Amino acid sequence: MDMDKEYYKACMGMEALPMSPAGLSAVTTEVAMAAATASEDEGDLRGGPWTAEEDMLLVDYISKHGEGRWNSLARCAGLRRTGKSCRLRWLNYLRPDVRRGNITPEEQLLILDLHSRWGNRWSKIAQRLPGRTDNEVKNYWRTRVQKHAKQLHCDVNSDRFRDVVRQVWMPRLLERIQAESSSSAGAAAAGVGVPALTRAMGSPAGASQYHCFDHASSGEPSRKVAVTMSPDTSSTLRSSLSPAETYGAHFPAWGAATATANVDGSMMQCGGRECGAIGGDQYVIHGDSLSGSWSELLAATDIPDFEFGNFDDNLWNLEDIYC
DNA sequence: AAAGCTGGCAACCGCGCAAAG
DNA sequence: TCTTTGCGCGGTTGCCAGCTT
Repeated sequence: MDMDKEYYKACMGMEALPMSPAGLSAVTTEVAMAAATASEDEGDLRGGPWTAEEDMLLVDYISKHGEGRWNSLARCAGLRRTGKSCRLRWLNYLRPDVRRGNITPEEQLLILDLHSRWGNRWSKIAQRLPGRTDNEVKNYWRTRVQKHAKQLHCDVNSDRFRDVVRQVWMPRLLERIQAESSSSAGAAAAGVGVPALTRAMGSPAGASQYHCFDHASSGEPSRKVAVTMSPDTSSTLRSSLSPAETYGAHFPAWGAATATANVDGSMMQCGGRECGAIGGDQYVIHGDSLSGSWSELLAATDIPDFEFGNFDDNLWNLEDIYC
């Protein structure tokens, strides 16, 4: 195959692509070729955890020749691994821009939101989270989200759990985002992936409406998140917002009012029990419920017949929900 | 201190799709 | 048109560190 011939030439050091991840020592072509020879002699493929040497071989090879054509890459790099294994290791771990651990509240909110619309489309969801891999998003969902569903004695895909997510978890994350940003002014300086929040003028009947435009994805239209505060929203909230502010720093705090947050630009009502409207999701916060305990918050929702279990186990405490 | 348990995460597996031969 | 190959995705497994008993 021609592609293999090209890669063989590349293996022989005839081509070098510009890319050099910092912090990794160079591995010479001679070392790679020697390893390749050894692998041919031994003839079997390795499995299990990757060693530091294998990581260096893979990174060094990709830094010189680029990624893709993983089966050929594995052979030429002298790795006793399948192409699939090399691809997975690179994409999930070695890639320079990969981010691991510390899922932020913003990312959690986005994961919950996108999963409610797309389901287990981990790769698609991960595309909206710069630096995050589908594997990490999937692991987050399985370890964190499903844990909560289990503790609530319901299926993670059930309508009831979705209601909890929309009416309790997501609003709480929004509050967290607002709290963090307000305590560190300027931390949410505009950047790629940071949605801009603008205040819509002419909102009906004294209500304040805010739209959040998510520019995180370059390939898709911006997503709009509209937040409507009813007239009895505290003046503090309204005054804290400027006409054009950033999402993290300026998402309105939730006051003693029923707030309706619409995602993806489609209007929905949760208070009116129209959750799950076509093409969108919605969550409503009743009154000042966010200032209470989780058991109180859940009790304040209109989710019927829900077994919330024992809240003394601290599962749904505030810190747990963010981690 | 040791054994057992649990959660988190890296890695593997199987399937489907698309492109090339 | 059929077969092969490469790739990507979602589901699953197994290891290991930390925690509990």
